[in-house]
This record gives sequence, C-alpha cells and structure tokens, in this order.
Amino acid sequence: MSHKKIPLEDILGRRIGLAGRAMRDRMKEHLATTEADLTLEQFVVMVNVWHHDGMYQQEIADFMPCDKTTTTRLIDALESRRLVYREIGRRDRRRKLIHLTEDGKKLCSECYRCVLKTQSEAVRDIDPEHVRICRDVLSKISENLTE
Amino acid sequence: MSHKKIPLEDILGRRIGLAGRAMRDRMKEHLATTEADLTLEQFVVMVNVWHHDGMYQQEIADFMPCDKTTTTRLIDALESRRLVYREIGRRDRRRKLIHLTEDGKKLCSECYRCVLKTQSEAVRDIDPEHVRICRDVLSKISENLTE
DNA sequence: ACATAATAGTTACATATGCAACCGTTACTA
DNA sequence: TAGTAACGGTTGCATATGTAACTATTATGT
Repeated sequence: MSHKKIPLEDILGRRIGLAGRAMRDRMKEHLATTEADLTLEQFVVMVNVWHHDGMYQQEIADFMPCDKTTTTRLIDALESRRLVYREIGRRDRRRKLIHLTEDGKKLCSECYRCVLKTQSEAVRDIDPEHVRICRDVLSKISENLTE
Repeated sequence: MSHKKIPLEDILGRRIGLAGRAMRDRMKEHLATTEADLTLEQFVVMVNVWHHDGMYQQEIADFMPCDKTTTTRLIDALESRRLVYREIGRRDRRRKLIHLTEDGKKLCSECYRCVLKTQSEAVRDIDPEHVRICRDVLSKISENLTE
C-alpha cells in the first residue's frame, strides 16, 4: 500500500531541509557579527571565487547552484562595493571572469572563520566517523537524483 | 590558523544544501506528474495537516518551518480550492484550526506516493544503516544549532 | 477586575529569485 | 564561408517569502 503514512520525522527530505536551514541561519548570524555587511549569498559567491579565481558567472551559477540572473545581481552588488571585478574573457568574450579585489580577499578571509565556526558548532558531540558517513550519503543522494 | 581554506566539497552546509535541493527538485518533478496542480509548499502544508488534523497556522509555520504569513497565503490558496478549511478555535478564538476536506484527503493520499518515490530514489544503492546514521547526524545537527 | 503584555492571523511593503526575451559572441555545419 | 544553433550575460516580469504594522483575542500581574 503506497499510501501508508510514515512519521513526518522519518521523511528524509524534511530532515535534510531542517538541518540545512539551521546551518544557513547560524551562518547568517555569524556573518552578521562581522563588519562585512554581506548577505550569505554574496559571501558564497566570494568564497567560490576565492577558491577558483576567474570563474565566470554561469560557472558560479551552476556551482551555487542558482540561476545566472541571480549571480548577475549578486556580482553587481559586490562589484559596486569594489569587492570583486569583472574581466571580459580574452579567449571567449562572452564570458565575464570574476576576481576578488584586495579588499575582497581580505574580507573573504575574515568571514571564512564563520564557515569553520558554523561547521564545528554543527557537528559538536557527533562521532567524526558518523559525520563522514553522513557526508558520503548526502553526496550519493545528490548523485542519485542528478542524472 | 582559522583562515585556512577547506575544499568546497568538504563544507558540510554545502553538501546538505545540495542534497536538499536535489530532493526538492525531484519531489517537484513527481508532483508535476500528478493531476494535483499543487506547489511543493502547498503540499507540505497538506501533509502536515494530514498527519496532525486541526493544527493551527502558527503551528504549521513552526513545523515547516516558515513565517506565519506564508502559511496564511498557502492556506488561502488551498482553501479557495476547497482542499482545506479553517475552523475558529473554540478554546482560543485567535487560532484557526486547519482541516482537510474529503477532496483534500484524497488528493493528499494520492500525492503521498511522490514522497515515498522520491525517498526511495534518493537512497538507492546506499547502505540502509548508513542512511540511518545520516538521519541521526542531521537530527543532531539541527539540535546543536537550535538552542 | 483592570491594565498591560503576549499571541494568532492578516495585509502592505521590500527583497530575492527564477523564467522569458533579448543582445552580443562563439561554435557548428553544410 | 555563410548561416544557424548554442552560449553567456542582462533586463523585465511574475512569484515567493520575510519584516513591520495592525486588529482581535487571550494571558499575566498588581
């Protein structure tokens, strides 16, 4: 009987959604304590570029993931604050390669501690081996659902 | 050194976010194949009420979780389609208790297979014991971050 | 009992995001 | 090489959601 109810607590999508929201909310709290005045989404863009300098906007969108229009607007905001800048691709002039400015690098580096703090708070008192298994399961779920 | 970069793939919040989005997207696809014409959020409200008849709107908001304004609007939409109805609380006239109509129950029951299908697709080829551990870790993370 | 605080729901407003349409550039193909 | 398709980015529009302000109702405290 496929209509059988399972306890709400057992719905995996719900568990993932709740944990994800909790981590996002905590991360936003930590970000708010800094002087950066960055939204979480703006910060994520910066972290991506910090790890992979010169990503172009569509790449960033695919990686977030979000729509490319969203990255356009996030980067507009960051560029107006001189935290990133656009460079027209030399090999492909359609692409706009994103780079951190010096200010951007400094700010990103400072805010990065929020990532580490959030992460360590999240996994407090959890067996690291279990955390590793959880991460692998989550990866496999993403893989299973993304043909 | 707290500024050390860790690989993006290792950021737990990212892993959780990606898996959560994948499950949401797949769930939406399944919902779209039904005749229900429900958004995922509308469906979640119905499932909550299906499990706990007579929840009031703030309870539903806390459980989703989302703001109570969002539940107001979701329930407006569902009520206009005669899938749920509001009842003024007898003990507390501020509360509006939400119930499924007969049509609502039928539709919810039919759509519920989407939940089970999404879940089984997500965990395909994953050791059930690992899935259980993952679920527990996610619960503990939520607990750790929600004082 | 009465005044104040807290709660539940609604509406107006601001913000964030995705989709569709568009322009410019590059890749493909006949 | 010419013509078409695909891609990257931007803008306008529609939608979804949260915050603040408000009303009605209930709880609290003196």
